[in-house]
Parts: sequence; structure tokens; C-alpha cells
Amino acid sequence: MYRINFSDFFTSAFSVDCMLFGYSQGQIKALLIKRAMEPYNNFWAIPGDLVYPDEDLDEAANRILKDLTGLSDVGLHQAQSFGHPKRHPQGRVVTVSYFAMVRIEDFNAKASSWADEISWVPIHDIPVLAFDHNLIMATTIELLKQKLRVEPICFDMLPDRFTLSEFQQLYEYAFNQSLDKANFRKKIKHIPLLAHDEKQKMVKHRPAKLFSFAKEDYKTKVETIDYQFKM
Amino acid sequence: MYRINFSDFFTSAFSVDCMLFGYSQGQIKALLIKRAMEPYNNFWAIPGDLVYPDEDLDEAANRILKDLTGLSDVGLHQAQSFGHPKRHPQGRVVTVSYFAMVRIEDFNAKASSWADEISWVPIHDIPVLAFDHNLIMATTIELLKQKLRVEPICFDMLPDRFTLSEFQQLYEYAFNQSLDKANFRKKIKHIPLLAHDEKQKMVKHRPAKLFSFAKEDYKTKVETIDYQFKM
DNA sequence: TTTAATTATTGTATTTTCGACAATTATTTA
DNA sequence: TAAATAATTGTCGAAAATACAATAATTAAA
Repeated sequence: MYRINFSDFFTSAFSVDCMLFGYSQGQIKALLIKRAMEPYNNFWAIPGDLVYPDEDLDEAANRILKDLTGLSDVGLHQAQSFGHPKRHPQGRVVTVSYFAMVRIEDFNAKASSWADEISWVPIHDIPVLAFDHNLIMATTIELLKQKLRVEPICFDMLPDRFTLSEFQQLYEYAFNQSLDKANFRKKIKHIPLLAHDEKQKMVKHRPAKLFSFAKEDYKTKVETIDYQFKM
Repeated sequence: MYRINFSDFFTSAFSVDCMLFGYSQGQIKALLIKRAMEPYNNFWAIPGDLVYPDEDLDEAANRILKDLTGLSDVGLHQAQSFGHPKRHPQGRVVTVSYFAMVRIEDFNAKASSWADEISWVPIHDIPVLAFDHNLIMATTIELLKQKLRVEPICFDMLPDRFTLSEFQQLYEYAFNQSLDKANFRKKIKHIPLLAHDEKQKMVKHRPAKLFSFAKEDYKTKVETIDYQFKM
């Protein structure tokens, strides 16, 4: 085992990559930015930044999210860390990936202070990305899918009021398989949803009832009984 | 947004903390070491080390595991990263936690090159640890439990040949609830186990049959049919 | 040698969930 | 008013989960 000076270790930086997932037109999409500087100029990339010396990782992720979207108080999930010594051409940078789910419509206008161009890309059609971002993206999408199975996080992507079909289509897209309507509805019977009187408008067929996720009821349920969300 | 020099970021270090879980006497245990240097001299801690400048994170975790136990080729799982600016008194050190499962008996003798003292501590009785290791430990144990539900990783902790009751007791301890024997056996019917002719010895009651996990059959099953391990 | 104690193993019956599919309903557009 | 479209509800058999009972194999004590 070779010995190196203690101070020789303090020569790395770390960054946070902050993946945003949203849902529109029946597809789960990830927000990508087009880099406007070297290295990887003009490549699509996951939004991220170096972590400041006095920042905790979560803080950095929240900062990036805020810069990017104007949103705060969004549930952030830490995904994985990546640390290949050569992953960044300018030095040793270990990155920690986070992801969050947002309603794309909530802030479509903003997001300009960051990069020249941003784009919401369906997670099944991710292009070649800068750095090792394809690896990070793939890993994080897998984690997202895992969490979709055991936590009711999809409601952060859906509009506040959604139809049961929209809800179902989200899962169909995520797991790339079609589901039986009737059975889906039975399966979600245990999820506390609030049925509104309001109905879909402007559709050329029988309009669907609108629902929203009853977050508080859900929390109570989890605390009270030994309930585990499962899809 | 304040601007700092690019090079000012390259002043941090990374460490990897490598949690080992094993199973003995009906309890899941974590390996702790007693620190023999400042800071936190004499505190119990999770084994870990700084990551070398040319090492990937996984490599570092494997190195630590090897130093500690002599074992290589052990499945390592990345857990979470922790980066509070003040978590290490001697500088900014972000740590990535990993965990692995081992058979405690396999290497009891070794493990001396590391620290003065090591100890296998039941995960339900973790003492006060150095640094933020209690947070890391708690988070990682939760992740372990999550994985126990969806991956057949418990067999890395069980002896090569185990009884169904031992298997059951592992889950009972992990989730702190007792299970019905008959129903447990029905539930695990889908897990490919190899039944041996051999039986338990030296027990003062009807000896149980010994089983081992049929890893290859499991892999084939996963590849062939759309099978998801679930407990 | 027999019996009690202990734990392993298997079985049964009931309830709950899953999966495939059919039937009915509400709305828009032609 | 009918056709088209998708929403919603219902049925039935299969499979899985749950509670609990019965039987088997071994040791230790009587």
C-alpha cells in the first residue's frame, strides 16, 4: 500500500447533477440543457454545478433546482454518485446525482438564465450526452422506476387534477407495457384519491372525472396502519 | 450568485465508507471498528478510507473490503453520499457509503491489520459512532432492508447451507415481525433452492433439512421469464 | 422402552387479490 | 339521431395470502 501525503487528497471537487422529470403528452420526460462552453460545448447535458465549499449536497441540489426552475420546496431524491477518475477532463470531479419530479407546465417560461437552450426529452429517447451523463441518466431512470413502484411520487409530475387514464398511462410509459383499465382501477383502490365533481373538458368523447392525490390522507394512512404503497 | 475561482473548488477529499453486514445467532450484524487515532479516538466507526486520486469509487470500496476481510468478488452496493461541510473536522470530506453482505464465519480470524478492535454489532443495537456515522448507518440499514425485499441478497449472509427456519428468522429480524412458518414456505416457493440430503446435526429436536440458494437457476429464471423477486 | 418436549414439515379451508374480458354509460361529431 | 370514442363498472375463474390444524422426526427425561 503506497503512502501519500494527507494534503494530497484534498485536490478534488464535487458536483451535483440534478435531473428533472416531468410528464406531458403521455411521456415521462427529462430536462436537458445544451452546454454553451467547453468541454463538451454544444452537447446536451444534465443540469448540474460544482458544490460550493460551504454547501451541503442537498443544498447544492436545491440551489440548482431553484436557478433552473424557480421552484423550491420540491422533493429531491438522491440517486447515485459517480467518480471515475477520468470522468471530467479538467480534474477529479465526483458527482452526486439527484432527481426531482415537477409539473412541466408550472414554469415553462423561466429556465432561461441557465443555458441557451433547454429541452424536455422523453426518457426513452435520450440522445448522446456530455461527460458520462448517459450512464448517470440511465442509472437514475432505473432508480426513478424503482421508486415509482414503492412511493407515490408520480403525483408530483401529474397535473394537480388528473384523470385515472392519465395516471395509468404514466405507468404504462414508465414500464413500457400496457395495462388493463379495469384492473388498474382495482389496484389503485387503496391510494387515497379525492374525486372532484369537475370533469374533463374539450374532449370528443365521454369526459373523465378528475381526481387529485390526497396527500394528507396518504400520510395518515401510512402512519396509522402498516401500509406500503405498491404498484 | 457569488463567483469564486475554479481552482478554489479543488480542495476537497472523498472517502468511502464500507459497511459489512453478516448474520449470526438470529441477528443481522454490522461490522464496526474501534478508531485508534484522532479525531474520534476510541469511538466505534464504520470502516472507511479516503479515495486515492486515481481510484474509482467502487475500486476504493473493494480495496477497503479486501484490506478488512481478505475477501474480493463480493457484491458491493452503493448506498448514499453524505457531504455536510462540517462532517469531518479536518477538512471537506464527502463520503460515499457502500455495503456488502458476508458470511461472518468466512474470515473471523483476519481483519486484524486494520484497527485494534473490531466487533459485529446487531443492527438494532448500534452504539454512538464517530463523525456522522450514525446517520450513515441508519440510512444504509434502511436501504439494506429495501433491497432485501426485492433482491435475493440475503443468501450472501446465510451459511452456504441453511435451514428454512434460519432463512425465515433473518427476515423476521430485519423487519422485526414474526411470520407464519407455513405461509413463509409457500411464499418462497418461487425462489430456486437446492434441497440437500444432509440434515441439521446436534440439535435436540427434529433436524431440519439443509438448503442452498440456486444462484444459476435464479439468474436463468430472471432472464427467461419476467420474474421479480419479492418478499 | 416409553413418553414428553420441541421443532420441522405438510395440509386445509377461507379470504383477498389478480387477470382477462364483457357490459354499460356519457359525451361529441357527423 | 346514430356512430364513434373512451370512461366506468361488473363477472368469473385462477392465484396468492392468511389463519390455523395435523403430522413427522428427533432428543431427553421418566
